[in-house]
Amino acid sequence: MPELPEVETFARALKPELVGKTVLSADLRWARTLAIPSPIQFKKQIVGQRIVDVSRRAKYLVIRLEDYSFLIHLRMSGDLIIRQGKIKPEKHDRLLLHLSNQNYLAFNDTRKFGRVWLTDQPDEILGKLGPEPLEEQFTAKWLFENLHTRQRQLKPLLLDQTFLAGLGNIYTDECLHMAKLHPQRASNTVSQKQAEALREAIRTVLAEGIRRNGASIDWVYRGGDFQNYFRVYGRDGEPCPVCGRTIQKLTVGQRGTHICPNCQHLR
DNA sequence: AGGGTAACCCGGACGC
DNA sequence: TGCGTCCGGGTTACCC
Repeated sequence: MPELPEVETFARALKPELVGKTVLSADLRWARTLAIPSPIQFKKQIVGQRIVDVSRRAKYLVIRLEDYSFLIHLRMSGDLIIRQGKIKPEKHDRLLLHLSNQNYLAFNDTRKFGRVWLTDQPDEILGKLGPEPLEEQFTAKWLFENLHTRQRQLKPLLLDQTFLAGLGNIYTDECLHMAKLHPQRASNTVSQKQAEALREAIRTVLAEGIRRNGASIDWVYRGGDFQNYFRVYGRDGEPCPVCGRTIQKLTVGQRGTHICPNCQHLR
């Protein structure tokens, strides 16, 4: 479930814990399900490397080492935890990095969907991504023009990380509701004004998510409280916070989708 | 090109 | 209580 705001929260919290520390050892579990060609080579490369920076690109956590970039994608159930003292693997731990300050970073992932990469060519992975919605290049003009270069349903297009990077199922529903656009609206029929509203909604919702340290759903991500401020996601059967009509749940592109049928009508 | 489907995985919810 | 079934989350592969 980590989307852009949750990964941003991880990056901000982990940066002071990791920067300047050296990786002393690496313990891999279920390595087959990571994106690592060879555990032996991975260890050889990462051990001895000093952590230079921690940042986020889309939903990837980017840990920059002296000679490599270590990328982590948490997918749905991934979690990153700093633990202290001797390494004690817990259930669902998949990767443990022992650090030079005696702490260790644990990548815990119940559903084993998460992936990590260790590469000196991070652009091979990150280069395919669309723009960052919170950066300046994501303008209403860019959005309007690019919505019109294709004809796709809005929601699947917004979820396409090569189009725009960072939105997942939850934030997309929130954004479309705020912009009063139906998730199945054809992208090339969106007006200039609507593109402006959508751009504002995306930035507003993501910024609010970050301000609240992300949304904690189920047991998979803890720390944020944005889930208490959802407008439509998970609220089917409840009244729309804008107009009071009952929120409906439908399926769009095989994804559970929440809309207000009054605020977001098709056509 | 865009859409639909399946696969990956497993804890929790739900039905009986 | 126990067991079986379904769901969901992000992404990719594959097919029509």
